[in-house]
Amino acid sequence: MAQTRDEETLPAEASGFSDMSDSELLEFLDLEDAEESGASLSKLGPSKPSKTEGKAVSLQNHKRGTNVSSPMDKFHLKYLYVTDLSTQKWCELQMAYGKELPGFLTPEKADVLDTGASIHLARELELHDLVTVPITTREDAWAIKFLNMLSMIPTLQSEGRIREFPVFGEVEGILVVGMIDELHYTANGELELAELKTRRRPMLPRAAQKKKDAFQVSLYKYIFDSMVQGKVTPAGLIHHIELCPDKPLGPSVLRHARQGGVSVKSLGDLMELVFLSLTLSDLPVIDILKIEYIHQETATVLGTEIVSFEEKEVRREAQHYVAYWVGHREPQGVDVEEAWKCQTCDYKDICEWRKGGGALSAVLEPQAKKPK
DNA sequence: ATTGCTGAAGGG
Repeated sequence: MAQTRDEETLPAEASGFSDMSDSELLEFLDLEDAEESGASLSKLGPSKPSKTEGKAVSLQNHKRGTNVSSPMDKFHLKYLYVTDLSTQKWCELQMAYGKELPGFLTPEKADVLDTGASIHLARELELHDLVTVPITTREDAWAIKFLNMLSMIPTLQSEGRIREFPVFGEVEGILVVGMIDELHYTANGELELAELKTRRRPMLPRAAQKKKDAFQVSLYKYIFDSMVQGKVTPAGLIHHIELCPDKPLGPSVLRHARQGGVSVKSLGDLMELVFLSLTLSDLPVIDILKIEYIHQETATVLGTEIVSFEEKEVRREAQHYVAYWVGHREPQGVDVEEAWKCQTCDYKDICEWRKGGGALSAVLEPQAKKPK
């Protein structure tokens, strides 16, 4: 509805997300120690509105119909979500169908997802309130993200725990954007990422699910670490997202910045502040990756996984997945031994992988049976 | 599940 109030705390139901088409959530933390940051605004981001767009299409149209453009182009994507890559690990084709035909989920699945989302929201609200800020531009949306980060970083350092921390950075040449469930310091002073996974049934996930989840949190660490190490620069971001750093921010965004003790006039200012905050706040890289599986209905802890971060392996995998996105290879379905995933897949009836041989044909020829 | 030329994640 028309929200002319300065702040509006959302109700705790997940349905509060329903009318957010032109608004953005601001995580509203205590604002005590945010004053110091308004000092050094001298260096602005490079004001180069890059004019390089859409010219990869004309290259190979006569080839063979396929590969006219990469999936990045085809879906008009400037960046990927972390969960795009992790669901791609579950099944690349299913993920691709999901992009192409959104809203294919069965009501049962939707209900499970919805329940999970509600549980996550409830936990988020334990740590901070939500504030609705009306926005009109993509620049505004990113500004809210940055303002959230500016308030969360000091909170992590002083109180030791934050939830829903935004991350973004380059992964194998593509910008990848995500949201870390929770970051906190342990009793030993280590920075731990805690990812919560809720489950419909009170059972531990199978190995395939664990691997997908481990990849997800590994990507978070990879990106977060690169942020605190200064590898994610304002100029680089602007290049990827094609934002205008000098375009004036919306009045409601500016008002909230001021209320948070942040004095900026443009997105470029804000990005510089975030960059400084990330690199000069003594944030460590993430020491521990933890995944906790709980039962939706009873909140019983089903299991806890500690993921060991293998950078080489993560990058190798990411490279493989990105190769699909940039059009270097066709999408693949699951391997034969994982064809069980197809049983619950919303796209099993239209899946070309199954029709054309992929896993199915292999499953249907049980000839190499070993009688031992 | 919906919204979107992009809240990202939600679970199997």
